[in-house]
Amino acid sequence: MEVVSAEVNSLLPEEIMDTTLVEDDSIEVVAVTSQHAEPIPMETERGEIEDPVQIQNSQVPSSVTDHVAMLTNNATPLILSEPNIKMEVNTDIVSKTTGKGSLMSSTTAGMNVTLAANQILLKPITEPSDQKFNQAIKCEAAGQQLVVTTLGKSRQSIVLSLPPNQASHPQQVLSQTQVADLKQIKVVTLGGRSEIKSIVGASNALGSVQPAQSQMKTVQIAKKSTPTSAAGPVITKFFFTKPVNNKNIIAGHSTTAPSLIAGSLYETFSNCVFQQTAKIAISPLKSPNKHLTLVSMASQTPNSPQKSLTVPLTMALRQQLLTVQQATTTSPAKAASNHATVQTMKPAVPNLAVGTVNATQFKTIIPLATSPNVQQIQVTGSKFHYVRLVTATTASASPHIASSSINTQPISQAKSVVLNTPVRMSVPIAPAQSIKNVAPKSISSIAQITPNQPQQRLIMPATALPQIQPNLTSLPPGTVLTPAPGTGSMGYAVVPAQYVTQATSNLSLLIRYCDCFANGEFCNNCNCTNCFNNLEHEAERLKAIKACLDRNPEAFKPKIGKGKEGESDRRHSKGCNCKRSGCLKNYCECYEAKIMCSSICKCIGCKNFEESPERKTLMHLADAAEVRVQQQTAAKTKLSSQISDLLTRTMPTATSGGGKLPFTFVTKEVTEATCECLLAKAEEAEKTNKSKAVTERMILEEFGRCLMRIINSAGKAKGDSCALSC
DNA sequence: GAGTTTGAAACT
DNA sequence: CAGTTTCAAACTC
Repeated sequence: MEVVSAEVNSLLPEEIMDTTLVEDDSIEVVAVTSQHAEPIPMETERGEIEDPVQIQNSQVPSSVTDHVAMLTNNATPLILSEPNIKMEVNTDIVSKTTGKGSLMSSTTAGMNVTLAANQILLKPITEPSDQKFNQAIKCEAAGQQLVVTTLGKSRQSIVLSLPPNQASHPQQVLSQTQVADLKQIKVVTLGGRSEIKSIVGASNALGSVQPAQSQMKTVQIAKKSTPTSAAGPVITKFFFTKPVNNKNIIAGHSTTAPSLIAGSLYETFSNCVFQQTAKIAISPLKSPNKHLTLVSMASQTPNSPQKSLTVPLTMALRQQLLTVQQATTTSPAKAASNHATVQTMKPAVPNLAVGTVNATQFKTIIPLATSPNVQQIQVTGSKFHYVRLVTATTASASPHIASSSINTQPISQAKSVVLNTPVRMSVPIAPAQSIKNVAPKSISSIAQITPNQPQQRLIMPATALPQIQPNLTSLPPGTVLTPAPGTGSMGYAVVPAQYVTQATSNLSLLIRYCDCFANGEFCNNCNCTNCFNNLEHEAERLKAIKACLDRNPEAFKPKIGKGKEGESDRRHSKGCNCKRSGCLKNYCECYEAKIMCSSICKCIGCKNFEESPERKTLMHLADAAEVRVQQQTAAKTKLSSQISDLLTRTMPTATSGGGKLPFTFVTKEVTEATCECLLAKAEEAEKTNKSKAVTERMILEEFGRCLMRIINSAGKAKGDSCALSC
């Protein structure tokens, strides 16, 4: 399987990536049995296993209240209370078992929760397990563990739901999951938000979930096609990445564990699914009509009977499930955005033309191995290969699925990356059959197939990423790390939900207030610190742009656009929200743009309207000021021109004279004229028979007068020059 | 130029 | 949708 980077994920087609996710705050109670002797209930057995009464009649340890989720490892299944009852979440509770007991037994006793028969409540611990995992839930039973960890600040519980049919028949689960190489399950949330509230596995959900109006961001279900061996302990982790928009979470898990898993928790979770390495992505939804559909896609392998496959985690769909609705009820263009597809890499598979899918994006569908529920889609111009997963129910109703052929060719494996630690990277694919038609009736109230509903599809990048780092925070989404056989090391699975996600979010935080970025420009000579808005960080920049557009499709459009009919030609696209400035200061974007506030503005005390006297006064003042500025500018320009002209004409040597300006007037002509004056005065003295002393005095007095005239002329010229220059 | 005010955007 | 936080620009002194 090809490795795909988070950056590449961000480039997924808009029709795929642009999803509307809704979050559901309701957290339901969970209860899970750990040991089951009966095989996994299959669709054909539904009638036998769907008996909520059995759940209610399960043995309940006295130490556990009715509101405690249990996961036991003994023959007694769990205990649960009335299903579908909300619980109060105590996020500080550490849910940790102390041995072979229940997954969440005594530690959950203090919780004021009511448990459903098919759910597991995952509570974050108070203390971070390490710096990377701020929250963690550890549940150990019979040498197996379930660890739920969040990397962010989320401290809310996660609910894993088991299909009631399975919860009610733990025995069946047990018998089918007898090989217990898998020792640990970890759920790690990478997102930093607290919206991660529940995780719902939906093994049967597919066939029973109501198609939703929204899409699922990512759903990744992978299966290791090769049979598991008697390797050492295997740890599986779930990684939940939180999207920027807080609207969904994505969960995934993978494991190299053997097909069969013995034990309590794991069995309960994955009675079928964990036989295959799988990844899932789950998103909570708020809207009741939006559901999550979990789909598994897989290639059948000799040692992985299809019947063992239910949806990943066989966790029942207890909360609203996110589904992808086909475009039958929407326009084709819009329908494309509603598609959720499982992404895999299987280029060699023949292609099928896609009918109703947006032709500009989804060009072909490639039937995937072993299951008609899985189709691979090639998107023109996209680096990705997408796999559309559909339930058998919906698939049969869809011309897309009907056209797909059953191909037993296994899906190509993800690249394996061997780390320093004996952890490998893989993205196995689980058989698609595991997900079909297993929905228990008990969850039908939440997830019911609605006739005539569009086909549900899921889109997910199922590829791993190239860089695998021990630091989980730096693990790129999509990475699946599985421990090497016999090593006992933990494996990790990071759901590639990136388009959504935290890295983008962080980047967005860096540049969201940057005007350059807001204008769609690269930063240049601005004062940004740690600037990512440049070519060196183009990938991050694109992700941030994508994230911004996800939040607000109008983010990069001009704020000042054309108004409606009858309104001003220009108006603010969103309207201002001023409260104190009266919209008469540049704080107001409308005023700053020199436009009046419009009906869409939500400003308080607005004075920026046509008849506003304040605005008129301000406009007049502004106009007057502007006129003054213009006049001053014009005057300066004129004076400068005059000075230049004057100096050129009257002071040819001014450039060399500088401060000695008067002396510059002692030109040859002036000197000759002065001498003539002096000679004339001498001749006058001779004619009048003046004495020599008197003659000298008369000549000196004349020279003095000549000098005074020169000085006066020079001083006058200098004064004019200064006046001009100023 | 420092400090304050203001409102957009993001976030909860 | 409302309240809060963060930020940068506008503004004041």
